[in-house]
This record gives sequence, C-alpha cells and structure tokens, in this order.
Amino acid sequence: MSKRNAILETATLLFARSGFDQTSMSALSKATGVAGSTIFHHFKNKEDLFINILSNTQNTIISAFDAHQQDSAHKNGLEMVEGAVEFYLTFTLEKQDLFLMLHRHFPYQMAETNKQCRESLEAIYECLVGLFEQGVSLGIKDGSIQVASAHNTAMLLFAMVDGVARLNTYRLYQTGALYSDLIASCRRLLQVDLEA
Amino acid sequence: MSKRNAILETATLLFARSGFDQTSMSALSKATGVAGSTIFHHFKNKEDLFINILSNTQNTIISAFDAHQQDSAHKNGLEMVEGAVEFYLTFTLEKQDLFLMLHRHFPYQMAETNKQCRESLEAIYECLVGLFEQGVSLGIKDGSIQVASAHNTAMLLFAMVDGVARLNTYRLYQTGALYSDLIASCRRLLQVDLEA
DNA sequence: ACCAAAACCGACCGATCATTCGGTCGAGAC
DNA sequence: GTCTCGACCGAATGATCGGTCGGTTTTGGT
Repeated sequence: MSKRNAILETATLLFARSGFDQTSMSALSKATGVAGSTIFHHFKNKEDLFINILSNTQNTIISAFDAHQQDSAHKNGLEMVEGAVEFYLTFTLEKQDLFLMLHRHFPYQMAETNKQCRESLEAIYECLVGLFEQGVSLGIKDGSIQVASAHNTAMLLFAMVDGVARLNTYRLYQTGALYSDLIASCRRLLQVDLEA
Repeated sequence: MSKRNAILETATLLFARSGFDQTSMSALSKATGVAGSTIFHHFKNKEDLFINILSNTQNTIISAFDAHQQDSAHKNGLEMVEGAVEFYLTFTLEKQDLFLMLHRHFPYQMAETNKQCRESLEAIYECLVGLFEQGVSLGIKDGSIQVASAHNTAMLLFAMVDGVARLNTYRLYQTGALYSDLIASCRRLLQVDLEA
C-alpha cells in the first residue's frame, strides 16, 4: 500500500477513536510508520488530511448504500424500510470506526468554517436519510405505510435508528437487546392499522 | 458572584461551544476575567474542573425533571409520555449549552477513565430515560400504551427524541418543523390501535 | 487592631503542538 | 550517463499547552 493510503487509513482509525484534536501528527506518523514531514508532503495540513478522509468516507458510504439498493428485493415500501433499518444497523457495526468518527462533534464543527467538509457531511446524511425516505415514499404509494410526510418521517426514523447506534458508541448502554424492539417500533410508527 | 462560580459558568459555555481540548485554560481565564492560576487554586486540574461542571449539570437536570414530574398532571400514561417528550424538547432548547456539552464526545471519553465522570453521566441518562420509562410503565398498567418492554421502549423513545434534539446542535437540519410529527410518531409507536 | 487562612495574581516551566526547511534517494525520461 | 522530479526523511521552529511557584491582597473571627 502507498504511504499516502497508509496515512489515510491510520488517521481514520486514530481520528475516530481519539478525536481530531486529541490525535497529534507525531502520534499519527509513529502509528503509520512514516516521518512526520511525509504527512505534510501528501496533505496541505491537518484539516486537509481530514477532508480527504471524509471524502473517502463519503464514497464508501454512498457506494455501499447503492449496492444495497440494487441487491435488495422487497415486495412493498414497508419491507424496504425494514430492510434499510437492518442494513443500517449492520453497516454501522461493520464500519464502526467510520461511524464513531461521524458520531463525534469535530466534523460538524469543522463544517461551520470549511465548505468542503460541510458538503461531504450533507452528502453523507442525504444518502443515509434518503434510503429511508425512498422506502417511505414507496410505502405511501403502495399503501403499506400511512404517514403524513415522507421526508419528516424518514428523518424521525433516522434519528431513532442512528440514536440507537450512537448509544453503542458511547458505551453507556448495551443496545444489542434493543434491535428487535427497534424493528417492531419502526413498523408501529409507519402503520396506523396492523394487517396481519 | 464568586470567582469560582464565574469560572464554572464560563467554562460550561466554552466547553459546550468549543469542546474540552479546544478550550485552553488561558482562554478560559481571559473570558472569565481571572488570572490563570486562580483557576488552579479552585480546581485541582482541567479534568477536575469539568467533573465539577458535570456534577452541577447533573443537579440542574435532575431537579428540573423532579419539578416537572411534581407539577404536571396527566390522565394516563400515554399523556404522561407525551408531556415528557414536550418537556424534553423545551428543556433542551432552554438549556442549549448543557445539551450541546452532553452531545459532544469528550464526556463519554473521559468516562472511560474517570469514575466520577461515568457516574454523573449514568445518573443523568437514568434521569432522562427514567422519565419516559415511568410514563410507559404507567401506560401499560392503565391500558393507554401497548408495548412489550417498558424499558426498551423508553430507550427507543429517548433515542428518537434526543436524536432530533441532536440534529439541531449539528446545524445540518432545521428540526423545528419535525416537532409535531415527532409527537404523532411517539403516539403511533406506543399504541397498536388508535381509539379516537 | 491583629492575624491566620483563603483568594488571587504575574511570571515562569517543561512538554508538546502543527508546521517548515534543507536535503537524500530512487525511478523514469532523454 | 545525467537530469528531473516526486517521495521521503531528520531536525528544528515558534507558538501554545496545562500546570507550578512565590508572593500579595482580601476577608473574617477575635
């Protein structure tokens, strides 16, 4: 692997586990096994390094979500949403470090001054919420879901599902036991009447 | 106000808005209007300062929640939960800085090495989730709520409500428009059948 | 009025921070 | 064979960090 990619990979891990400001460039250079100045040869500065990481993260997430949408089959919108919830939970476990990074505060702080950072974050969230929203919209059309607003409902679903994933990263609660209740709650939330 | 309290108040604001590591003691001393060493006269070190802030936060939140429980009247568990959701949203807006601080990552990071920090955070979350859980338990008894597990349901409710509040702090979405949908979603989530 | 204790301060410390600089090295172009 | 250029490195930079120290002021009890 090129040193540039090695730096990106190690930095992703360190930024996720320790945070942006808590990770020093010297710690990163040691962990990667390159000289400190080599990092600055490949990246303009520390912030630019993170922007590159975020851009990679964006690509990773978007292509994984696209792949899921093409692979998955569903007989109606409600089932599509349920599949999306399951996929999201599995994906956050699979890519724990990426979501640990996205659940931190520094990306959103940087987004307030850095345009590229904001654009990447918006693209990521548009992808995340978008998957839910597509399912909800489809469900409204085919009658499997009864809600007022597809977008607002998708946002609330996302807030709940991501909130559960986040409780995991904080290590205050074991949320594994919640997963089946979570799916059931989503179904209740989306349907006025249960048709067995 | 005593300088000690002035330091605590200013530090709460700075830690919330800029983060723990991003707030330097010299910046804090300037913002408070005291000498840098005065802070270390009142607090053992920077971490101890935050522990004191968190302890104050714990007291603030718990007494506000106790006051709400004593003041509010409700005819059944479902209404109690709805009142709790409304109260939580209002409270997070009222005490924006406190929740901005609690929505950051550094308290949970510190909790992994600092026992007092962990205990305070657990007490805070027990209070937050507890309010929802009491309502759900009551609702299960009086029949206004039909769910399997009071605790798990309360956790999911909390994850959703707090997730919406958090989206606000990230400034990626305007969540004000979500509030009425949020209440409606909670009601759907808690009831199998709607009885008008 | 006096004194001990607590509050407070400016100056200073070593460590660490992100970043820069001058230069070495090896691969590909001609 | 030599010229060029990007990858890479070790050492050094000034700034800033959390924290300490010795001494001064304020306060409250007697």
